[in-house]
Amino acid sequence: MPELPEVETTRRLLAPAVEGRTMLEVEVRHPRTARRHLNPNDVVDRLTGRLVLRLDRLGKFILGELDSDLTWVVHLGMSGRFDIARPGEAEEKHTHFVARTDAGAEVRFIDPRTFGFVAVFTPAELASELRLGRDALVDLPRSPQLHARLSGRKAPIKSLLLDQRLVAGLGNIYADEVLFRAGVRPTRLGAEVSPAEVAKLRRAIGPILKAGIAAGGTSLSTFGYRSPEGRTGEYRGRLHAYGREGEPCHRCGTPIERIVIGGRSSFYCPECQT
DNA sequence: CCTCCATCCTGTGGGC
DNA sequence: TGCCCACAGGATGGAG
Repeated sequence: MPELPEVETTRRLLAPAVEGRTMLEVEVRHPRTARRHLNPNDVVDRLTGRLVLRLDRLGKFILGELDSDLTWVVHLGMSGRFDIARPGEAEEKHTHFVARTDAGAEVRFIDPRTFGFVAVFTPAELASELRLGRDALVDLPRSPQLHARLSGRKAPIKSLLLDQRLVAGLGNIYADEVLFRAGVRPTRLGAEVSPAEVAKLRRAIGPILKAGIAAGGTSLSTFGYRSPEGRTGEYRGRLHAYGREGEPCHRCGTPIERIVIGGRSSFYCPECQT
């Protein structure tokens, strides 16, 4: 569910509740939420009593720098979100992780599908567990470098954009939007994308992600993404490709088509994207 | 290393 | 109204 803009929206709203705060009474309520650890108790043991110095983001991962050598790591998966509440306030279903801070707030992680996780990693674990390319928003490689990484690749460009080792942060919605803006068809093989097209793709990424963040992310339904304030994102109304099968292309009027690539729905304009 | 595919879950919405 | 099915914003590990 959440891609870079939703994760960044979450990070920005969560930061004031945790930065400079000490984590007390940490609870992991669902074993799957701590599954990145051999021993799920590691999350509680390593986080309890720790001060969160800073909340960062790399791709779709939220990274909390602690006052130990460890890093608090959260991935929202498909359905994860945070809620900042007061102790005793009614709890949402599927609350799988709770940490009370020294400010008296309760940071709650809610994740119905349990594809998300919470971890606390050593530097070595961080390096081995998170195999990520550079961040799509703040650290995007130059296009010659991207072109070099695509050369020889036989996979469709859509799948490559989703590969977090190439560039970290794009997901199914924003990858389709980037391809639309660049005029590149999602089925094109990586090796067949010209340097000029790679440059167009690269130039599309920043503005789209920034617009997504400015809109507070994309919520596909009222049950989709919600920020820590409980708000849905407004970017859905600005989508040009994703979810618009049969609707007229905003640029040329041709109906948007839907195909499946690598098991993921992909939407594109058969006229504008070649 | 690369590519493809199944898998982990719960909830929703559409069709009948 | 209920039932069944397809589908959903992701990442990973194994097979070939």
